[in-house]
Amino acid sequence: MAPKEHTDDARMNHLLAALPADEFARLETDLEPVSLLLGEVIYESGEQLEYIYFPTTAIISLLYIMENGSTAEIGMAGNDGLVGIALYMGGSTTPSRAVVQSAGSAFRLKSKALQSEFGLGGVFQNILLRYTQSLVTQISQTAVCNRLHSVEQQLCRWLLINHDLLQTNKLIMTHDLIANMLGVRREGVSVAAGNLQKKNLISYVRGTITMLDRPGLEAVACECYQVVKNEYDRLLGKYISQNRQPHN
Amino acid sequence: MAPKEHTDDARMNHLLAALPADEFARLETDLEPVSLLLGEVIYESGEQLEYIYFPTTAIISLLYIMENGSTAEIGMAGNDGLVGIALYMGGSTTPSRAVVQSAGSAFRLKSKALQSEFGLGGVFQNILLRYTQSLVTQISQTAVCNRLHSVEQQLCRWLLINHDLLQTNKLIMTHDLIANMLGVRREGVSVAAGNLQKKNLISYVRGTITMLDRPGLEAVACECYQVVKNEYDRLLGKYISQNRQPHN
DNA sequence: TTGCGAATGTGCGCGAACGCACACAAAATC
DNA sequence: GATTTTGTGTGCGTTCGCGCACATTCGCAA
Repeated sequence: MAPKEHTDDARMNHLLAALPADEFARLETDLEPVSLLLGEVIYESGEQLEYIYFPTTAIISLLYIMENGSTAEIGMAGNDGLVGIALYMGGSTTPSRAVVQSAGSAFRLKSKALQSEFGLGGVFQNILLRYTQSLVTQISQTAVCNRLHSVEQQLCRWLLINHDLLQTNKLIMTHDLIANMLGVRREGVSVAAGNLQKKNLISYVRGTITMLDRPGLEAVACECYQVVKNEYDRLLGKYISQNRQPHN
Repeated sequence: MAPKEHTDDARMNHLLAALPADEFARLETDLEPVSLLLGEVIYESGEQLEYIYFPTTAIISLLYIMENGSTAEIGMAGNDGLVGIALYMGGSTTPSRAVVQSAGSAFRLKSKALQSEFGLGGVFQNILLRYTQSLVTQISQTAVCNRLHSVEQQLCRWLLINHDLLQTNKLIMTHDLIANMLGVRREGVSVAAGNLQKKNLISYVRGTITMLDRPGLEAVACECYQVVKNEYDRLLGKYISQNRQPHN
């Protein structure tokens, strides 16, 4: 097994870090570190899942793809969560696609090992279910946000979520990709991003966005960002001692 | 206890009906029949839940209420589902409000009885988790639909879902209430409904909508309706023998 | 019967986002 | 260094839904 480097520590994932020693020990040998590349498709819509993923430095996006090819993101998971709820919820798959949105590392666990530990009904089960509920909140809020808020507000929210999950404030992402995530036009993102840049909240050049003023972004964003964050903390805060630190 | 009339049969709820005899027997004495009135608030956002609800003839809507008072529905449950996932997912509450959208009956179960049966890890747990996953799909599809589809398409989808859950094709509902559900203007609903009436798909007078042409409605609706229905069937079909019959 | 309120129809003007068509510039490639 | 590709800016006209302001019309209740 690879030496336990910084990026190889499964406990960089908050959910795994929250497990009591005995439960973590049972899983540890089955946790397989993987490197995820930008754009890599982890799960295809409707495809039988084999592994559940616990990201450490990677960010994974949950996308819906419509019949006409348009896409929209329903949720995102980084080291605060996991990808593959269908494996313990019983469905084995979902109608959404999971795509790597920010390259990095994750640990994955075979379906069987997951289900056997889940079936024990310990802290692991509890955490997975609580995380699932927080994901429900995230998706719900996305639904409401899609209905009621402007592209600029949603872009802010999306940047803030990324900022929480990233180890840096530099985001490798083109306007076009963001547009696919938000389910809007590329031009719409360019205009919204331009506005944010004029306000000195972000700066960007050809595929790299730098977040400059977090409080400023929060002020422009809609309430949706905070609701989801608060609900995550309410549901999982008691397990997760290490507060998510802002970074510059 | 009240005599076991037609409307008093807990097994009119598909999830309860799917339980094996022994599991149902354990729950039966704790299942309390309740009558739900139109507009009644079952759960308030953030409020500690006491009961989980299994509707039989009632329909319950899950609503988000924004700071500025605007509302949007994220999901709906009738005799195909339940309301109160937070009770077994671990959160005890959710940021959404649950409102009775169509008056009728339901059975409710105390939090404790629910959790103790859920903890046994039998079919009950399996069904509840599978239903939760189908709800995730419903909410996800709502998110995407809000982003990408027209009010008229969404109205069709909403009417179809109601038609599936209702015992009749008459829907007691004003345009204004539907607007609150869809998160759009009342006038927008009036115009969309007017179009559907012109096409002889529905007819309506002051608070009552009659669905006339189901295939016609399905043709106007977006793909979202079918995706959710198919996913529900995939997740729970093997438990639910009694196919949901269309009615006239 | 006669109100009166609730439900619906209709018609503005407005703004946001769309689809399309480019211009331009900065990388990447040869 | 020249060419191509990729990312971003910008300017149309169009559509959709919003917010507002009414005009109706239906049904209930005084």
